[in-house]
Amino acid sequence: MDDITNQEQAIELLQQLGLKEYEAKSFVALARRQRGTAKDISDTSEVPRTRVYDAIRVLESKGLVETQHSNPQVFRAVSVDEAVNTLQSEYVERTESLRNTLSGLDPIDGDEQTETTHEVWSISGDQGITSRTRQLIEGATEELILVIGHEGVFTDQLVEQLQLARERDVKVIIGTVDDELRTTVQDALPDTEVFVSELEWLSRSPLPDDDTEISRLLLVDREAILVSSFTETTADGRGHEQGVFGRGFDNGLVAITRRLMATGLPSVNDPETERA
Amino acid sequence: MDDITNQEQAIELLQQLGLKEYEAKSFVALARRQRGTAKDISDTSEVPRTRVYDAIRVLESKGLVETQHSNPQVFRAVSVDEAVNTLQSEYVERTESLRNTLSGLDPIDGDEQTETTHEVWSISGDQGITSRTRQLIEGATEELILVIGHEGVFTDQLVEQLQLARERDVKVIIGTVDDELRTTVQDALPDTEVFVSELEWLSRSPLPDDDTEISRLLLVDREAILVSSFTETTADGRGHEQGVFGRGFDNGLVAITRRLMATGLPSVNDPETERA
DNA sequence: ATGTATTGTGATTAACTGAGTGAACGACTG
DNA sequence: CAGTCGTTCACTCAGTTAATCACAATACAT
Repeated sequence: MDDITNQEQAIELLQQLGLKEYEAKSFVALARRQRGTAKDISDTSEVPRTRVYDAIRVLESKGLVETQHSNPQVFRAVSVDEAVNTLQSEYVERTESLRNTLSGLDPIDGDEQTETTHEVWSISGDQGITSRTRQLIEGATEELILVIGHEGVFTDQLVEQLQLARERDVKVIIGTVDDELRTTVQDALPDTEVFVSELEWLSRSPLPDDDTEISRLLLVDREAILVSSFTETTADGRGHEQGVFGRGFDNGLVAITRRLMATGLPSVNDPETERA
Repeated sequence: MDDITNQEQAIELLQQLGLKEYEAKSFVALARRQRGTAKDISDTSEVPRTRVYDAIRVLESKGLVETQHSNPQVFRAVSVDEAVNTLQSEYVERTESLRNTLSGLDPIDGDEQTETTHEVWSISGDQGITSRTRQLIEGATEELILVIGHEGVFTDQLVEQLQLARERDVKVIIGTVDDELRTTVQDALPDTEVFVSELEWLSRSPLPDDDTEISRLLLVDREAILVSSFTETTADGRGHEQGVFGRGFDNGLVAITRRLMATGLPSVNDPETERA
């Protein structure tokens, strides 16, 4: 019974969703016993009895708890589904109204120098990088070279996006760093060319004491590039992903990567390519 | 151009979604001008220039902003749709994983006194009351008496739920406090009996200086009741709704309400009713 | 080359929020 | 009537965030 972990996770999630520590703990305690008094809740959570009341009041106003005004008061948690739906709809509501207000902002136009070339943008966090990756894949029209250096990035969603690209007649080439991952990818995308890169530096850093590994490397139509690396942050459990992304055939980063890919990947080498 | 309000609303929403004040302000400023330096952002928001950098870093890790590491650094906001989708999927993810962890909690069983009678639960907040209302309507099998005392509660969703109840052969009776509202309701639900209550206390409080009005009054199968009231909180813009809800034919609250309804509503008076 | 304005980082302080604790008061029990 | 329990309220302490300043690094103009 690893329910200790489970419970802590629920508390953590509730806090991420905007509840205070006491509120989250009280709710979880109450959800486990369906109904209970302030004392009951205080016993099964680590919330001081005197503060349970405040916490419950907040939970009640959010529609997660109901109160029986007897003496002693008895509290009751709504069903899990009801609670989750309530929270979820609250957030969907907020994001939708955010969408409206944001698109309703009137723009301030500064100097309109649309100097897209030579730009290199940096992004960080799995969220943003995944999003940018998707966008690039969706925008591909001819060729798509993707090197996966970290199994974590090979998600179902990614597979789906790649398949859509293939259906748009985009040539999809996928590289991996080891044979195990290659097999996984090949299984998921049978019709796609998948290989293990010969490039040493992709899988192993030439520097000692470097716990950063290449995570993704994406070249779209030979004119847009995204590279990301993954660092195991020793302290907390999960690491941090950061990357750069550039666009434009003349872009320095794009040019370099194009060359690197050409040397390391088998089928990228067709003569027509090297028009630089 | 009431964009001042619009902008403030966007900032407010972003903060509710977990961003800090500086982060929200920076993002909105950046979203308005598509790209800009720290100075630009500081000028169009009220964020001290020296703090823009921290804010942007956080935004970047959330996938809302990209950075060009030139000198001076240039920041760029992702598109509105992309930003909103990122935020939304983040929360949907969290709620779904919350659903799992919550339903995976092992219950603690206390004293199993399922003494449902005589219980009166109190709930507060539009969220919870609406949810409980829906649940009660869905559970109705024979009769459903609903008095609407505040136009705000008469939503499209409510109409839908009531129609579903009708299709289950539940007798639906709806009361209102004024004739204007009656017409609105009757239009939305043509096949349903809608009337204006004769009960004076429903629409006007007998006490002076009482800015609380009845909001909803729901009697389900004559054995479950929900009453809610609405108070204009003078300070902030919107008011607060609070209510009580009870179940069981013997329940005091239910019994009283049953009597009250019988005296105030025309068609609730069939002899078979008064079996108490 | 030199002075000046601008950019980015870090340190510091003030204001605020939330966690944690205890006093006080009323309700109920024996 | 005393003692226990339930509830609210007021308060302290710690951590976080907002806000300002000082300083180093860089670009820019003369």
